[in-house]
Amino acid sequence: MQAARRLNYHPNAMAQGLVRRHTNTVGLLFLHSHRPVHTSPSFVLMLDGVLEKATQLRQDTLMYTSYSWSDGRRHISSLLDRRCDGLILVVPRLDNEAVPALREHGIPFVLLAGQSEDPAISTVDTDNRGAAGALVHHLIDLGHRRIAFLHGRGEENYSYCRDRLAGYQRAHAERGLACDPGLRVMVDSLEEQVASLMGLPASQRPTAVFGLDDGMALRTMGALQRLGWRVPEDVSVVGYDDIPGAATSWPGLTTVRQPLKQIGECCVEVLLGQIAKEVAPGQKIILPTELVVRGSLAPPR
Amino acid sequence: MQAARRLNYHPNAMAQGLVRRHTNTVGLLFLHSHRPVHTSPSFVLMLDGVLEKATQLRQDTLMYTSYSWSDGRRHISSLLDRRCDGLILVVPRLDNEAVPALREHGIPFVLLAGQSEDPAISTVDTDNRGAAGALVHHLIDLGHRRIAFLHGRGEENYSYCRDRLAGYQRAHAERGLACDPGLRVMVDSLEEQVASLMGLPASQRPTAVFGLDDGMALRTMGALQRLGWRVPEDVSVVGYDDIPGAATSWPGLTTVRQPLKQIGECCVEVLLGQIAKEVAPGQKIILPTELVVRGSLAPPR
DNA sequence: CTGTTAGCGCCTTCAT
DNA sequence: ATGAAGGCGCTAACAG
Repeated sequence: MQAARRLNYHPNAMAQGLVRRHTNTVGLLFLHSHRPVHTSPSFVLMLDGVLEKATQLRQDTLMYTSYSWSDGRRHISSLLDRRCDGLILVVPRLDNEAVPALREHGIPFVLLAGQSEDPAISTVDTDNRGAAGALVHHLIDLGHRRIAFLHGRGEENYSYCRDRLAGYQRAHAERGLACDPGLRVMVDSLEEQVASLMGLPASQRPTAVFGLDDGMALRTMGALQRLGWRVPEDVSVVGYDDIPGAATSWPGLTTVRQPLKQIGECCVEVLLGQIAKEVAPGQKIILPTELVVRGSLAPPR
Repeated sequence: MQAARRLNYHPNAMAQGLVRRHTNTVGLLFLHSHRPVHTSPSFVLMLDGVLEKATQLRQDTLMYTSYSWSDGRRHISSLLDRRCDGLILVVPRLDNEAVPALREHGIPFVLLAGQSEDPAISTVDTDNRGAAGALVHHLIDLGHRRIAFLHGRGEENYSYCRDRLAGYQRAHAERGLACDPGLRVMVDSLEEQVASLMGLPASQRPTAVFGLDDGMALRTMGALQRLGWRVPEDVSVVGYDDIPGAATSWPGLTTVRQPLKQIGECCVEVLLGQIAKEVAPGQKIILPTELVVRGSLAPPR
């Protein structure tokens, strides 16, 4: 030991990993199609949870991204090179091709903020459908009848979008309200599309906007204000996530709080449990949400 | 090859790394003391640049964090285990202990948004001092004479804080203005400290606030608005970074745009150059900034 | 308790 | 062209 210190010796992790057959490393996999998921503000909080918990448990974190990887095979292949003991799939697309490959090879993995029908696949998520439904019920209780739903292009390939939209639609159905398809907007150019929504005759114009996530909601609020509409007097705005910017915007954004950091922490715990074979794969963990009411919400005029 | 495909064979990266003596992996090192750097909104954009460029160049990314690692030695040791060919130190503290260790072991590294006196250490950064100085000159030109400077506790250990503060002070000196030390605030409890700043008699009260970064500036703007002050009529607010929230806030935040993504990309390029011994260590790269004027700025009343 | 050795999976060299 | 073998740095099993 003294000699090791004197010679400034540090063991080589490659050689250790080779013989020990595990690496104490957790892989983080981003399967974004168009817009990098890790660019969203909620992502940092989930990452924070992952890193904190991983560090606590003496695990390193290897990041894989599928950025512009035209060759899907090469991409998948690198997941199977045994450099990490297991993988966390961060907000995976519904149609991602990593899941079948990982299953086939028996590599432990967990979906972070993703869903799967397969009972053998572990997921850590919130009840997007239920929480979005409760939020819309709250809007309806306040008197809103025309509620726009805004999401980005491509987001329909993710379970969080599918499920929140389903909750929005179900809430309408449960109250016997029709869901005007003209109020569901896939956003390309926010400024223009907001202008055109608000340019509708008063009888068709939305009195509230539900942004798929807080980023969308905050951008929408900004666009409305630049167009001269007041929030919440003229139109209410709500989102989902409760990112830090939701509390500091003016007015504050009404939203559904997700325990983002805890989602990340929980993923690491579940994954390490699977790696250690302490828990069986197929955990379906649903973390609680909370409605956070702030100034962006008021009854319609 | 056919057999390999048929048997679903994938090479083991550990064994490859062992014999090839390199791993095609770039390490990302977070040396935060108190507040995780990777929790800041500007970080995601730098990370985005790192990941995009790394993926482009067929590199994986390994994240090391120093979260609550009481045992500094173990922490440093894991940097030297040859799992990555080189390291990017993300917004390192001025007094971090990784730099000497890496130097001694001859492991290539680059400081991302950090500075070092040592001519042999590569850095990628903006001219924080110059840009902050130019911003403050602009405020003075508009007529502001009492400009508060707000930063978080602990941030004085980072070069970005030291340099922006130096620019703020130098701009005052260059215009023959005194720099009221009472207007430099280390923020513990923003709401209270903003209230107490604005509670000063009108002759001492700031007419503008410079937040060390956009996060601080936006939070300050929110606090001011909640206290009933109007931005920019009663007080102007400016920041640094130009994170996405700076454009969508109401009013828009005046700020210094940093090419955050490009900083990340550039770091990867410099680091890989050093690893390949194509460029010598000691690159001091300064990327350009740009003053972005938005609604949060007006002449004092 | 200390010392030796086989082999983790792969690549490179050298021999056929 | 194909094949055999040595060794990358380490650990674990076993021998002394």
